[in-house]
Amino acid sequence: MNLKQLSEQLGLSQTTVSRALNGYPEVNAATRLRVEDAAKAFNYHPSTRAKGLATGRALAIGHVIPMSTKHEMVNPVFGDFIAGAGETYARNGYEMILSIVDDSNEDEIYRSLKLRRAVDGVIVHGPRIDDPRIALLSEIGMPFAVHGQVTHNSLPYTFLDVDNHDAFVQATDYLFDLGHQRIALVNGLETMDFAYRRRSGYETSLRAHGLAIDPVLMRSSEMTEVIGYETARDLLGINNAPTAFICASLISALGVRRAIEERGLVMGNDVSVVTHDDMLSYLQNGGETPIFTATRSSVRTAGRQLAESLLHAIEHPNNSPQETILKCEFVVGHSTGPAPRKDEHGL
Amino acid sequence: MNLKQLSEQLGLSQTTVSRALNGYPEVNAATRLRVEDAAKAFNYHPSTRAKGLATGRALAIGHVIPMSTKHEMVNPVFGDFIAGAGETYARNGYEMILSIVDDSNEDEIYRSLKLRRAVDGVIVHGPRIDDPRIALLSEIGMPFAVHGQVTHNSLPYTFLDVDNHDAFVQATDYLFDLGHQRIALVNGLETMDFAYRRRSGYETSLRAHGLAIDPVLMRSSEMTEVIGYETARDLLGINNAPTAFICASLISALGVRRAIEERGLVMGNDVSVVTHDDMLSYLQNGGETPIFTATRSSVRTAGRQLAESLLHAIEHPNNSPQETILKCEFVVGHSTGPAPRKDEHGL
DNA sequence: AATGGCTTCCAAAGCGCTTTGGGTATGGTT
DNA sequence: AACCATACCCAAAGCGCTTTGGAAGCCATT
Repeated sequence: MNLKQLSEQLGLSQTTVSRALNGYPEVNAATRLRVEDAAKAFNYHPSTRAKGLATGRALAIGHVIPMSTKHEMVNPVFGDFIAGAGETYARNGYEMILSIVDDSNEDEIYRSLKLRRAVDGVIVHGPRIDDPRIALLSEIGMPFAVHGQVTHNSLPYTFLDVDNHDAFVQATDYLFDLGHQRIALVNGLETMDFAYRRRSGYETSLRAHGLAIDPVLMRSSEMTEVIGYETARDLLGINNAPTAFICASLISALGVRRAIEERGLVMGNDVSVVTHDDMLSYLQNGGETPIFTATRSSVRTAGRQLAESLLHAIEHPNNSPQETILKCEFVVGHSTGPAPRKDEHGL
Repeated sequence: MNLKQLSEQLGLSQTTVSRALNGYPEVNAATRLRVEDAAKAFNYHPSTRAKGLATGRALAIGHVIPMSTKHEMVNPVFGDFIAGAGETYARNGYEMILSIVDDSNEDEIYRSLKLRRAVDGVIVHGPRIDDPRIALLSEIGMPFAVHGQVTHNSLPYTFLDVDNHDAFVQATDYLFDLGHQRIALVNGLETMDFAYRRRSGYETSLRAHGLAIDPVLMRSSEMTEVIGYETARDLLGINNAPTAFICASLISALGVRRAIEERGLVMGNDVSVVTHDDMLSYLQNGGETPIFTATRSSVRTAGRQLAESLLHAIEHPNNSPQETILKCEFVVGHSTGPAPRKDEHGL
């Protein structure tokens, strides 16, 4: 059933039916009702494509997922983020279109999305330091919103980020207050903006407390269980080993825990661990009482909100960009405790 | 730049340009080359919407992700599957559109996708036993492909599944051969088809070896770390506790390991664990040598292949459905060993 | 009775593409 | 010289919708 058929059924013009269905004022209330009923009865759904062609709007948002062929890593955060964003789109009649793209020709994808008029805007995932995408998108005039921020960038843009710096200051402070002096950082790849900010928070705290910034204790890599394990295993083996770890992800933290236990140590007792927790639905940080002491922020909520910001930006192109920064919640679990006293013996 | 402008630039008709670009034979080789060069030079990208309108094909595949509002769980497997499917779509000029949908009105979404002509076909995720979706999709004439299978279903359909039954027979056999007699099953929700099949494999093996099927040892729930932990913790506390666990997911297995270690036991020694491993990119089963003994099959590859089957089905609507069953690889890791001898003492 | 302003509706153009149904050279046959 | 394929190209219709620019009817004012 298309518009023409529906309007013939009703004995009205396509114009009137279209207007009735889209809430335009120049149609009698009674007529509108009649049209709406008929649309429902005949199960009429307008063709998105035709609508898009006619209006010039795609009613779709693009999510471009960069995936280096080197790492072949899908960000585990991605599923939950998408779920959140999807809720917003569903509520607003938008579609979500996904492009998995080799990060070598990301440019091409954005340009193509623009030129084919396939989407009304895009969400930028996984921003890196000095990310060229924001300049690109500004230049080609594609509305966008960034999940995260971009350090070294002067252009204004819409984004939503968690306060990574603050979260890691807090995490480090907390460990310091427990007496830890050797605190390791198991960070994500520091080409990623979020990881950069987290390290900066970590360093800020160390400096504020007069602790040395020891490059040996700072690791930056993919956030996988295995790498978390290997890093912790190595670090626990060195002289003057750390008594505490700060992890960028719950997944890394699981690996760190494995290394701790493998060594016969007790987490929260011999070695403390704080992690960031994205509150992924399939990887919760324990039940009522958390396992890991953590800085946490729901990535799902982030998806929902950032999608809203983007839709807003599309509707009101002249407004200045929305910038949202979410504070993390700090929760105390079983993974942290006072620094062991062996340091005192060492004196 | 649109077709009209491009054709004016070239001094050709839209027809010829369109044909040249789409590989129709009735255009001179030299002309075609000229057109292709110009298209590149002017960065011409045809509008997907217009193309879709004109051809009646959407050049898009829908993925509808059911998400019960109860569980609010995003299947962790999803990201990698999508990544695989995305590669196929990119290669074939298709777009992927995602709908996150409350599973209460899934019907509506499929119908709507069909009526709005938004997609050429859909991938069905997370099939349940006796899943009504395959009847629905057959009825409304929407091409589809299922990631998994549907028990209790007589209609033919295209699918790709791992051989879940066989994998769990093999896992159980392996443990039996190591001398384990009390083998627990930490399964996914058994409303899901894959979980149902896995249990059936597990039971088949037990029966074949004359072991009792003890409902106490069979648990079915969400596949999260926490639930894995809780289940194992409980089971290790009972009389005549299991000496081995079979897990439906690496994530559950991580929880099981935590429970084992918390009890001061050693995995692979006191208690054995076999798990299914979807080979998720961010959750690898160890490095070169696996941590867990596992039945494994890449969900990413599954995504790539199933997408191909679907595209094939769309191109050749009259062919009979493709049915693909992938055998799992069985890898031996550190998590399994001979059953402890305390049972002998018990005699 | 003529005018003007509302309200309610419509015909037709247009969005950017594909495709049908020819048309015009060109060259080879009778 | 007339004819016919063949190769190459084109004008225009159509996909299903929105939207422009009226038109018709009705009432209240002059």
